[in-house]
Amino acid sequence: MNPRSRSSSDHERVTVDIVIFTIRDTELQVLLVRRGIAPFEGNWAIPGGFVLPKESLDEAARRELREETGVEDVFLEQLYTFGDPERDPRGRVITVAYYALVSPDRAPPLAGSDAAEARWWPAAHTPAPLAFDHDAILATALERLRGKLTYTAIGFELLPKKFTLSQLQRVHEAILGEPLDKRNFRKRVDALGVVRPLKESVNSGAGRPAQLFSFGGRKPANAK
Amino acid sequence: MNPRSRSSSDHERVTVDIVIFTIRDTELQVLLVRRGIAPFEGNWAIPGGFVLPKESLDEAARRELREETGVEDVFLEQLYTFGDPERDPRGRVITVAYYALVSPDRAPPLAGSDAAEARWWPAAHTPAPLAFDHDAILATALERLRGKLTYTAIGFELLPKKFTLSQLQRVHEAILGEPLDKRNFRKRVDALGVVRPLKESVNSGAGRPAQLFSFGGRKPANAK
DNA sequence: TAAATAGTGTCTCTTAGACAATATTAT
DNA sequence: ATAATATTGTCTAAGAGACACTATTTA
Repeated sequence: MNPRSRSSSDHERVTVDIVIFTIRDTELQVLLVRRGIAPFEGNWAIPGGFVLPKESLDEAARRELREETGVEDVFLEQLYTFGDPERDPRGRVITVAYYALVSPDRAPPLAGSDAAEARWWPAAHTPAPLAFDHDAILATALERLRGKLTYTAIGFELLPKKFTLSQLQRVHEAILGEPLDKRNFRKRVDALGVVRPLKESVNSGAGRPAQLFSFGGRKPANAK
Repeated sequence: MNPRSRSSSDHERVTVDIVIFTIRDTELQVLLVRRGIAPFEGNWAIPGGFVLPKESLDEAARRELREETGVEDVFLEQLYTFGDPERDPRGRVITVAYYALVSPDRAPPLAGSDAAEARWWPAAHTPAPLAFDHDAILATALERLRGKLTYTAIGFELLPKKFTLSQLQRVHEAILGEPLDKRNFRKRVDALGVVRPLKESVNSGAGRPAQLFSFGGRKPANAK
């Protein structure tokens, strides 16, 4: 018997769930929506929805992201697929989880095109328990994001196009949850060669004005 | 409208596909099955099958692995989920890809409990093109496996319980496709602290007998 | 004793981390 | 002047990589 010809029940559903991160108040936050209906009525959940028949998983994730926040063209990456048969009490629902990074100047203060209540929560202090297995999904997303920080400078995905190195450092500190040494941080960012100094600077209140940078490396990162 | 209540068509199917690696003839090989029916009749494919209603994705992957090779309790990890709507001409099939590492003493020489023809192929030289998007899945698996080698010593998952450091090095060389320095390799494996010397040694033909090792670190790897 | 395989140490260069003083602005 | 923020370099320790000889066995 060919493995592809084995049959299965017809009751699977596939969703995408998007862990949408932003930085607000120098803190890493996630967008959650409050469920208005059972199961888990009243609990907060990671936004998501069903994959439509003619769209790829990436397209479904981008569509959901747009519907929830209105943003496009942001960092979005597949995370992991969760398929425990008990994860949704209504039936078999397999969800492909994604995570997205949205800069605060593009993230709506209170998001959600759906009528459902939606708001940003500190990623480290979400209203427990979240619906379904969403606590596990969030934990996985945080782990991945922190992992990426150690060998990339992905933080600028959470900043406006022009940013200062102090802002970038604050983003990294917010995600890692620990202070970083300023000189070492700048050395590392410089070594990665992924940000480019602009000919502008800004001063925000008191203090010496800061050099502005933008994404875009000097050299093709690690070209051999 | 609550995101979870959005509806979708009923024609999704979810499969798991398992990229099963082994080492044969000091070469990294993958198990492929030849398709006996359309689509892609005659092409080789990564083994897989539908997820059953009451099993988790991991369980489905373990079951498929057992059915194809008879082995249990081997390294198995979720890889990525592929869901392009055109990937299967028969309809919407979303596949959660896994990869497994099977030691050659446990891997059947010619595997496949299904009647389908099955055999091992050199991972670097599979009969192109594979069915569906399986070339992309295999490429993703290879990338992940190589990535892991640079910061773990996962190679022993591809060896019998007792092995020599030379064997382990040959495994790493087979996966990376390049020779490694013997002294540096042993230094690194030692530093990882994940293998333990046994009180036995073996001699294989001519040459000095080799110390046997087994998996199991001296110290809890990187305990803080 | 020749051929085959196993085992071992040093030096260098790069990278990561600890660490403090000066520069520029607003008030 | 003081407060606030930005910017910059050195030293040390650890890790990565280049590199060659000795040890033990079989035939």
